Amino acid sequence: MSFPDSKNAPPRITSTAELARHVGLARTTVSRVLNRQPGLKPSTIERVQKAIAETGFTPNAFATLLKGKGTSSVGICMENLLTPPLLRKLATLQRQLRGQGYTSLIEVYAPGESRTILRHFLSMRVEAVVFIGHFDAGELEARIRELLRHRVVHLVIDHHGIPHANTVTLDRAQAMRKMMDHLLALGHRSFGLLGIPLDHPSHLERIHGIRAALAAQGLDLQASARSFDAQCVRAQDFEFGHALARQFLALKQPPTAYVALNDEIAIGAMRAFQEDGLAIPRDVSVTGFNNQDICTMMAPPLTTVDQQIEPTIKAAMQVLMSHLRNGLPSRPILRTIPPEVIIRQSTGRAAR
Amino acid sequence: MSFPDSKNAPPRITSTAELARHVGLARTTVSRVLNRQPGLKPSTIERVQKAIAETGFTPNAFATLLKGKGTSSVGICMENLLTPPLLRKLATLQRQLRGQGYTSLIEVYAPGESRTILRHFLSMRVEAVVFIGHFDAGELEARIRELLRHRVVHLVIDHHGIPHANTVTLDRAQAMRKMMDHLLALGHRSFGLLGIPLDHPSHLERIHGIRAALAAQGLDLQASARSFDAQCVRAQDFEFGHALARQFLALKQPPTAYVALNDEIAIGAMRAFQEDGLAIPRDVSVTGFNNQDICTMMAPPLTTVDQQIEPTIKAAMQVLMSHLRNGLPSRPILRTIPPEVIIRQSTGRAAR
DNA sequence: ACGATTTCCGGACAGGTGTCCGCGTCAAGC
DNA sequence: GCTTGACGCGGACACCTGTCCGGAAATCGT
Repeated sequence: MSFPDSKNAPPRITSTAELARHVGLARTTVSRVLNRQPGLKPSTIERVQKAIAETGFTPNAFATLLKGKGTSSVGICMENLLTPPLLRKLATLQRQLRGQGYTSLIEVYAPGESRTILRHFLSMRVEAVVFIGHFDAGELEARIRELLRHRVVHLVIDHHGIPHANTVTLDRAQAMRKMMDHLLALGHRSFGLLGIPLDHPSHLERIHGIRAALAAQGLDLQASARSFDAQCVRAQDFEFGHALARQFLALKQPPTAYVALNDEIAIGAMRAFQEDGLAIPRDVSVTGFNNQDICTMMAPPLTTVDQQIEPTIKAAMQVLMSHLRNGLPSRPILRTIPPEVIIRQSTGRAAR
Repeated sequence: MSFPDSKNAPPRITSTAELARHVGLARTTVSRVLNRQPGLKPSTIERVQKAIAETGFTPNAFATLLKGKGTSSVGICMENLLTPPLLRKLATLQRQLRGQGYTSLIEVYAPGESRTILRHFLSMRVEAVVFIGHFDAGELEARIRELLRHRVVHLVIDHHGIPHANTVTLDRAQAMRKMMDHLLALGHRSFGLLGIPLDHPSHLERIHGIRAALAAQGLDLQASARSFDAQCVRAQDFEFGHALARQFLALKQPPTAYVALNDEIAIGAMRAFQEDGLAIPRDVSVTGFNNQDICTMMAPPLTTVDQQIEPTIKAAMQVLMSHLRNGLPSRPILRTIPPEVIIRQSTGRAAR
């Protein structure tokens, strides 16, 4: 009763054969008990189950899964395990997959190692592979081709624009469009972009949205929006935003509204403005992206874009389950999730 | 060359037998190539490897692991996937395990499901199980007993006080002791505890540290420290800290220094004090716990306790590797990690 | 006590891989 | 042309489980 010290601890049993020997039954009989097959005397069922409870026997999953066709597992490849929105997606996806009877294999991406990770997933015979986050485009495309060749269901969450890839992603153009509409309605006409370069391909979508909103008001992107990204190295986002804001403050006529790549950068900029004696939102407006918990913890609370994680994962599950049940689609699926602008107190009417 | 549309795509191959048929060799020969056995002509080796590259064949891990004794995998049971410090531990542990050739199986704890999770780990024949975070003590103890019985290496990170469990944990008593020494040296003599009840068993260790620091100055815990935990429900930590601080502000003589359970609560309290017109650290001092990124993003930056995650995981890996190589220890291992107080600008000399 | 029925045994196979071993084959050396 | 290697073939076994099936044994009813 009291291990681990006691000498008469129950024996370690690692196979149904050993368990059968232990209870004095045939291996097949034990197997029948484990799989709830009919035609067994209640007394023997109970005898086996008691032995299982005592010894804590667990059937070898490898032998079971070797035989059965479906492993009921999906591989999840994460960009990293530190960015809050990525983790919220992982957490809810993992929970929902479990609810559908699927086990998750989680691996973390490292540059150049995506092939190793995918081979691991394939050798574990996962039924689907999900990528969450942003990756090297060439690498990711190569992995998708591999998955297509192996007829394994796949899905990319967030990273947008991979050919042949089934994708669920936030509509970042629409997000920027809505945010800019909000700022334009408040009277702002000159904008500072924080961490969003005007020409970099990875942020093209956001720029499109910004340009569209400006164009609707007869404004030109180059004339009314400015970006200082080349000047500052991006290490810690908070310091990055802080440094970017100081660049803008050195201008003769700084913009009145600032749109940041993410919440941390926005908060770093807010700090820089406040240190300079400016009041938010009286003198300048600042917006973030992601709607992390810190947004409400700021003074003033940060206006930002919500990623709509629940709908995103819901759509992801729909795509996954549909493909797992009905087979691969003939053409790649693209589902864009409409974002939502969360207006708080960091944005207000333009000063002049 | 251009699938998935092309008709002459390479065939799907799922076993060495099929691969052998495909290249016109014997299955055993293919197997020998895969396992780098000697005595093969270089030309045939290359022929097989070319076929593997073309078809993307991956040997079935279940069959391999069914035969081989060691699975080189460890199960990691997480309290949740949302708390930043837990995730930093997971991320670094996972990276280091991979560096040692181990695969991680990650599962998320849910009350009452720990048994299911452990059975999954055991059926996957993991070589070790790691728990990260705080769990139901009774449940965790039962799981540890199960692991001991199965002679599976285990380790508990954070949760302290489980009998027979190998544990690596931050010395929370010492953390509170150091923090209180810092505040006492600044002249503070009356303290508010935020989220740390005076009598709750789960926070006993911290209270010990606080009491020890007070006793060294001839002060009594009950007389000089106060906690309002029962009055407020704890949902979001930030709002919780905010509400707790308001309780203290309603007192005739509020404390001058506040020690919070974690950073979020501390920040909520800071906000409440600042809204009330108090300056930090001129009028009140506030301290947090965890040293999350947000600490440096506050105005003023938050004095807090650093969890020393790198040393923690380093110690964890030492324990794990030692037990994996040399077998289980006769007595449970307990390694406590000395914390470090990070002094920033949210603490200063007592006003009166 | 006998037949009918329930219950269990034990052999067999499949699933994919790693490994061992005897044997056939082919080419090179003499 | 013969011997000697080098090399590949293919059968066999082990790992563990799930399942089928014929036969043996125990149990039950009468």
